[in-house]
Amino acid sequence: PALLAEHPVDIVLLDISMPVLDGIGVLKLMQEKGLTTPVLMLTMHAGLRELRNALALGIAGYVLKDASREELVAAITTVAKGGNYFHDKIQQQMLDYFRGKKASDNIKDQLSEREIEIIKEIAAGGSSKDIAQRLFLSEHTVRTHRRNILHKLGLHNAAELVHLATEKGWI
Amino acid sequence: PALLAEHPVDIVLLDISMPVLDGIGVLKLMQEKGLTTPVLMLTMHAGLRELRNALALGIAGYVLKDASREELVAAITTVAKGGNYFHDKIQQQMLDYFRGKKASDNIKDQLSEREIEIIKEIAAGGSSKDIAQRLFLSEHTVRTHRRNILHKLGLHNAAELVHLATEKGWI
DNA sequence: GTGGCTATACCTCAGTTGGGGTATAGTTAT
DNA sequence: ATAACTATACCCCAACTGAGGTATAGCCAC
Repeated sequence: PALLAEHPVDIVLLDISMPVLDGIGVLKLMQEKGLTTPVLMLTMHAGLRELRNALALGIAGYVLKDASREELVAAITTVAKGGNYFHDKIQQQMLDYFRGKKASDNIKDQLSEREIEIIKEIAAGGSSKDIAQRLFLSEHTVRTHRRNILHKLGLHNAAELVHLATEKGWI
Repeated sequence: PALLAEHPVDIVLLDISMPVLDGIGVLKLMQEKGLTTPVLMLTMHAGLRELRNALALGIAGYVLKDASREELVAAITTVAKGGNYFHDKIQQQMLDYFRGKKASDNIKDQLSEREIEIIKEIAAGGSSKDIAQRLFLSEHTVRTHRRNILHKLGLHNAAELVHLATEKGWI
C-alpha cells in the first residue's frame, strides 16, 4: 500500500482473489490515499454486481482470468496508456444494462435453470449434502453451484441469497 | 434400537440431544418397528415446532432439562403408569394453541425484539462477527441468539430462517 | 422477593460453508 | 466447426455455523 505512494508505476494489476485484502479493498485504499494509477482488474467470473462495484470505483479495465496472453497484453498496454479495456463479455453486460434497465435489473437472467433449482433447495433449508441426494447429484456439484451462484450475484452467504431470491420472487 | 424389541421396558427416556441419532429419529425408528413403549422426551428449550413434531409422534411426556429432580421423578412414574406428563410451559403452549389458532400461528411471538433484530442482520448477509460489531455485542452473544432462534423455530440453518422470516413478513 | 424471561458472554466440537482452482462431457449458438 | 455456456465432479483450506452446555445480571410480574 504505502509502496505505491513512493514508487509511482504506470498501472496496477489487481487480482480479485488476493489473500488478506481483496481487489476491491485495495482499490478503496488507493482511492483514500488519493492515488490515481489506472487499475486493471483480473477476475474469474463476470457477475454484474461485482462489475458495477468495480466500475463505480473507476476501474480502467476488467479482464477475465481465462483471457489469452494476447488479450492480457493488449489490456495492459491500453490501460497503461490511459485507455480503458474491458473483456467482450463485460462490454456485453454493460450494453445490456444501458439497453433498457429492465433486462439487467432482472439479475435472474444471469442464473441458469439448475441454479434456480439449487436456490430453492437452499431456501428450504437443505445442506449441500441433502440437496445432492434430492437432486441425484454429487455433493461436489452442489457446492460448485452454490459457489457460482454467490459469485455471480456478488453475495457472501446463503442467508443473503435466500433474502434476495425471496424478495425478487424467484422462489 | 434392536435392543428395545428384545428387552421390553416400561418407559423410554429420550434426550433430544443424543449423539448420532436424535430423539425424534429414535422415536420414528421405534414407530416403524411397531414399539409402543411410552416415551418421555427430555429437552432444553420448548419450541412450538419441536413440540408439535413430538406430539404428532405420540409422545407421552415432555420435560425440560432444567426440571427439578422431583418433577422428573413425577414425570417418569406417571408415564410409566401409562399416563401423560407435560411441563407447565408446554401445557401453556398447548393451551395457547387451542385457544384460537391465530395466536400461535404467529410464531413470531416466540421471538424477542432482540432476536428479530438479529434475524434482520442475518438476512442482510452479515456473519456473526459482522453482526456483533454492528450491534455492539460480543460475537458469542450473537451466536447464542442465532442458536436460540433456530431452536425456537425448529429450523436448522440461516437460509431456512431467512426464508421463513421473509415469507412471514418479519423483515 | 422469588420466579421466570431476556440479554449477555464464555466454552467445545464436528460439520458445513465460502473461496480458490481444475477438468470434462454435452448443448447451444454463431 | 468452433466458441461459449452449462452441468457435472473433484481438490484444498480457512472460516463460520450449528449444537450442546453453562452462567450471570437485569427486569418485570405476581
